[in-house]
Amino acid sequence: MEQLLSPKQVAEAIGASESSLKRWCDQGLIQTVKTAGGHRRIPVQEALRFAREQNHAVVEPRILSMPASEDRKARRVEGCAERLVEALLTDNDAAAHAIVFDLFLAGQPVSLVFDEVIAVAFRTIGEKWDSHEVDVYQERCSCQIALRVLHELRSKLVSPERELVALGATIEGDQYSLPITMSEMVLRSVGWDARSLGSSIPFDSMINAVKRHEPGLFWLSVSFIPDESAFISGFNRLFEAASKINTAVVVGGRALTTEIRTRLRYSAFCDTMRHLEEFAKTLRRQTEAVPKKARKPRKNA
Amino acid sequence: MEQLLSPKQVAEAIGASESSLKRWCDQGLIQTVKTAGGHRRIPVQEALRFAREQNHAVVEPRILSMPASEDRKARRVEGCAERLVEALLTDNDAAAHAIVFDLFLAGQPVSLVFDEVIAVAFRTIGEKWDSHEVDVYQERCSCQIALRVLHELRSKLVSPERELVALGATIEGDQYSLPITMSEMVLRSVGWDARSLGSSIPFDSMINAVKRHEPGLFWLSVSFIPDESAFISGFNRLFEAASKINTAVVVGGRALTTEIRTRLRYSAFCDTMRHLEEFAKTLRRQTEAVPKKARKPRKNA
DNA sequence: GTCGACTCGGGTAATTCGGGTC
DNA sequence: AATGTCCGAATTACCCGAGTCG
Repeated sequence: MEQLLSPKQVAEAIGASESSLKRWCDQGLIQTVKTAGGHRRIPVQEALRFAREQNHAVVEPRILSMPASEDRKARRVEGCAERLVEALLTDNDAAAHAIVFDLFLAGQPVSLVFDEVIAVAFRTIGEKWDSHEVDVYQERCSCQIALRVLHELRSKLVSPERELVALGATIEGDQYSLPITMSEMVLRSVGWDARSLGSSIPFDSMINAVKRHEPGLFWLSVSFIPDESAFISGFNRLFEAASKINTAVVVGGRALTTEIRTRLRYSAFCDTMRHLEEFAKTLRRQTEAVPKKARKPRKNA
Repeated sequence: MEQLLSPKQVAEAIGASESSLKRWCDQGLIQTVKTAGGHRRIPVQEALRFAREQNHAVVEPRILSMPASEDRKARRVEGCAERLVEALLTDNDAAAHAIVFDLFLAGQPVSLVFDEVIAVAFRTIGEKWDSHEVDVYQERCSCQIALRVLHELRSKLVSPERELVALGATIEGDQYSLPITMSEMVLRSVGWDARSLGSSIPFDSMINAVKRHEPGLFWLSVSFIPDESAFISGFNRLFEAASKINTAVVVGGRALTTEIRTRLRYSAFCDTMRHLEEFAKTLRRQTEAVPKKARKPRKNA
């Protein structure tokens, strides 16, 4: 099945303006098919030929990695997870970038992209790992690529300048930095000045950070628990300290079973990035409604 | 995402006249692609490379989408480490970016920036950690910021398209991703298509990766050794496997004491990024001089 | 059949080309 | 030898009302 692209798509792909592309089509430099109504349609292969011949650069991998069902409004998340898995496992940096950025530029909320695409992709990779379809290094490598994509995305997001500070971390022994980074960006996308402290942080250090920065929100992403009882006691200590300065504590992560949760005290539990987003939004509204003084009763230094 | 710039934009960016730029392009000093109509287009990364190489005047504007500091006084590495420590510990993302990018734009080799600024900064932070001047979370947070800076920098380097593949990793239990990422970039800066597999990779998985990708170079960054004897035997197995397909194995890292090194077999040991750079350069020259067939005698499926 | 997003065509302003000169 | 400026011709980018797509 021959894949057809609109002039706009091709223009974007090779970094030229739409009118230039139309001109080139009319000049015969690019072969086009026409619709009944006279709109130009360009076969992918033709676009690639032209790009190679003339430009020999640019080609945003969008074209290559954008298979069927590519309508304008089809910048939907459907199918993206599978394509992302493919890109990650073949070490295709550019394609992975393109998939995520297309969704983002199409206006999809980051929480949705994370939940439905990135998380799903890594769940798939995890399964393939379990069944020995992929090697450890492929999983690690995928994480690296994803992290780079996230960082790139982060640099494109406007950094919130407010004083709505949120801090986040991962417990000691938990090295998964992807979830925490995604959380950070979700929070930033809804106006929090979220900064992740990093992974593998001891509870005592988290408590120090909370005391020093007095954030409005502290989130903990728990992908792995080395010692359950130590986790529970440590966490509750953290919650205790946070409560004293009105810091909301949010937890999430696949390691948090219902059983463990019953033994924790927290402000909110988030299964998904969307949950986190919603909670952060409401908390923010609420916080802003309260005058500043009342919010930070224990301001020191 | 390879962005294209017009000669005018580049001229403005590096403070030269438009005609000079065109001449340099025609002279081959700057790689260009051409539009169908014969207009020159310059990839940002190429513009950056040229500006750096020629140390061509002060790169005034941020047309090249570079994070720029207001007063770019820092073109030398002296004193930058201290300023970076300050920026990292105060969670000042922008300042950290600026320090590194100023040096980069001033044409300092990445290996130098890493050795003299980033490595020094983290050594300082490590000392402050030991003496309880800084908390764990501050160290972790600094790592995160630095990693973001490195990723940003990485996206500005021309991506080598050659088939000079290099792979790198960190051993199981070693979570320090900063050194491995710096190594990756040093290698990329001298023309290797270096890809780090990630941190905490078991030796068996590294061996699989080496067999599958048959890189010309494999580097191992060792910041922490959980089990010495396991490390030594694992490493030597890796070296064995790599030798069979003529893959050079390079090691480095602060955990490698002289004592341990005497029990390892490797192609090179690198104390600093500069060492790595030098070795990679010579290996590359040597590799390129040998015809391809002779280089990969055991090519399979 | 409605509707929003996209594309058409064509006109216009802004760049860029190559070359010659200072 | 290298740089910066000027020029007419060509190319590209932006804009807009009407028509098309999905």
